[in-house]
Amino acid sequence: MSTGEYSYLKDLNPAQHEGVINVKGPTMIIAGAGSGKTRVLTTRIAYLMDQHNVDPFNILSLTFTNKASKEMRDRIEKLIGPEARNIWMGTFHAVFARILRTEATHIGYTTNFTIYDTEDSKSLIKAIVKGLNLDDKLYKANVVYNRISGAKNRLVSWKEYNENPIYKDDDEINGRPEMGRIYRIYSQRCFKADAMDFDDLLFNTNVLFQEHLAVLNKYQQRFHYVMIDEFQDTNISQYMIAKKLGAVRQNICVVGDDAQSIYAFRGADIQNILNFERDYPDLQLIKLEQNYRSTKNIVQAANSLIDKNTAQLKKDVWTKNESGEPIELIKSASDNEEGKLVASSIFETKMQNRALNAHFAILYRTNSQSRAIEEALRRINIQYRVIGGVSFYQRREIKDLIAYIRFIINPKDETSLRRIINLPKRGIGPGTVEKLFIAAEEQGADIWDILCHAQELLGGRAANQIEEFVDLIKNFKIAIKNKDGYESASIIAKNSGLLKELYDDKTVEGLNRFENVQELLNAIKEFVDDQDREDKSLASFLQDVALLTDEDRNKNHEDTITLMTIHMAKGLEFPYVYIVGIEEELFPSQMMLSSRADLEEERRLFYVAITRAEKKLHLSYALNRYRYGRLKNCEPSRFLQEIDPNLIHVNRKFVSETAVPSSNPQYARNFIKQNSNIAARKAKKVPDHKPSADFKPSDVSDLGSGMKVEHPKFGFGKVIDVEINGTSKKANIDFDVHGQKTLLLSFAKLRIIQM
DNA sequence: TGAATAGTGCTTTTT
DNA sequence: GCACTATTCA
Repeated sequence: MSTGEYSYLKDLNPAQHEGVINVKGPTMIIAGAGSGKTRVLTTRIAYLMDQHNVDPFNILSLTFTNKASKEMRDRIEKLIGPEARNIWMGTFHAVFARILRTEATHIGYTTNFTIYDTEDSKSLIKAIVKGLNLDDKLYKANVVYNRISGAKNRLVSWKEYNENPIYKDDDEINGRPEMGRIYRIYSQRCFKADAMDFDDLLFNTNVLFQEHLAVLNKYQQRFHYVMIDEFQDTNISQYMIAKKLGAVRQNICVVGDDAQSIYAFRGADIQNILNFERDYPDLQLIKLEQNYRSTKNIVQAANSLIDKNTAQLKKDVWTKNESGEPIELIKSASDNEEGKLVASSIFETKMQNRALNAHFAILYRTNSQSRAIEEALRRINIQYRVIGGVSFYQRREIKDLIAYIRFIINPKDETSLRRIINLPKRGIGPGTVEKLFIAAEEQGADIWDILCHAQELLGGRAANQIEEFVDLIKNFKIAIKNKDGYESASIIAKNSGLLKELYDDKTVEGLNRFENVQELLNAIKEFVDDQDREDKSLASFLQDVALLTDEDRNKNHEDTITLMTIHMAKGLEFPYVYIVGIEEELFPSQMMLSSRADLEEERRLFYVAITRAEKKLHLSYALNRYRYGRLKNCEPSRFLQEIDPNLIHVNRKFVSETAVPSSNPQYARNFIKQNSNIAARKAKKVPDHKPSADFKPSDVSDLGSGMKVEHPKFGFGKVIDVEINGTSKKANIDFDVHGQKTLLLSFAKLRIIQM
């Protein structure tokens, strides 16, 4: 499949060329933002196969996100054709989950082990904390989870954790002396449930390679070349795996940018870059410093900012691109006004440059910031989409059905059982469930065996309900054995009662949920119909689904602008970028102000945001913003002052005229209105209205704004507007005493007093 | 036991 | 401001 003249090498600059052709031995490529990193990696792999005749099965390429791995695979496929599909390419988690599947029995798991996502892990932790009678305010699932996760990412097992006084002391100082115990029980319960959480996938791979050298050797022989993308985001656990795999041939190539390390909170360790230099003193170090993405102004702005960080590798990012327009600063009085100003600036930019919506991105620090922006965009009719939030596979109804399937396949799976045993409601309360788990504990039996013998343990109606549940599950097991994945999943959805419950729920959300379940069933059908797939069982579907979080499901290619957090934007680029909410305590986040390391991570995050922009960058902050439902004063972020001021232009047109709060009547009016709303809500003790003697609900099908109405509980009020959403009709009514309410007209009893 | 309501706490980011 | 939890009531 030789291309003869290696045409794909021609357009590389010297540093990129080096990165591609130096395929032997340890290599570290430090790649500045927009320097063609992915291009080097994909070309390198193509080159390996094309010029060195390396079998794709011998190449391991590890990425951080599903999206990155998909993009890389597509690009390699474009270079060298369908052979690219045989490369071992994927996220750390996906690749090693796959390996663990085949090797699980070595470390005491079955090949059908369940993968717990964060939510599953946290609900197990909650159950444990409750079972130990500990204060769940102190041992919050989040805190405990992060602690355990942090330990696993540093390869500290629960045993070591409990033996090493460092951890115990630390936990005691923090007032959580039982942490080690929780870690132990959590690990044991996961093991007993034949389940691994995300961190276990890496931790257990380390255990596997550590304790079973024959297995390690097998994979060392398999992977002749190991490549790691976004190396700055790897944690110690991940690095150790890669190091072990590459130990024999040492053809290990890592690509990263220390300036874009933004996942330290998750255990990523920039230290790995230094470790790599220490572990491979004879490494080739290649720096990609030419930026092809952005204008000079943007590159310089980013450089001037990141320069303020002390912990960084020396690097000089430059570009041949034109200077471009200055960076534009937008100030607003409030978050709502910020939305308006950003929206109208986008409108104007679109007009001036004949740009598409798809050329724009609005980036923010936290998801909650999207709301004000969305409202403003909707008002001037700009199509947008919000990336992030709850992904499809995290939705309640989806997880419910998946929990059924999981438990049918893995009857040890405690967390899934807890989720479904009383879903839909079948009269098995938490008391009964606890009894069963205690019985399992006492008898040392599996929970499934306990369920099967519920009569002997409980008697009475609870036992009958459980028996019914057990029969249900048994029938599902038979279905799975005899029918294909799609058919059995449909049977489960139907006979469990999940579908019926959603079908009976006629609200908009209920309808949505029903459709989501149908969509899941469709996905299973697609999976089953896939010609290329060998294993079409539901078990195999579950394995795929567990690590699917990315929205590969973005099928609509409509022309929309994109709203997302900066974290989600990493690796992407847009001609026009708006970074909003650049205020102290929001960006940098107030939680990151306590240490230099944290603050520097925030600065890197800002660096990532700036370097997403190709043509023009807009920065925005507001002087007041709703936080926790209250209006709060904000100060512009310190990061704004850290950018070279010569590059920034404050556009007079878009500087809010109301930027000085006290001097502006409109602002004051808004402020008072907003605060009085809060006050109204605070003053809870408003007595309920006594309906007029002749109160009789009117026909509200013609209800419209401006009408005066009476509500039996809320009293008199005026209709602000009526909103029709599918089949449901909602009215916004401002009541004299009770303030503003949104009522569903199908339920609300309203008497129309005045049209 | 279940549904409705009041109360609380939280928002950083994701495989 | 919202989502989740605890409490109350039926």
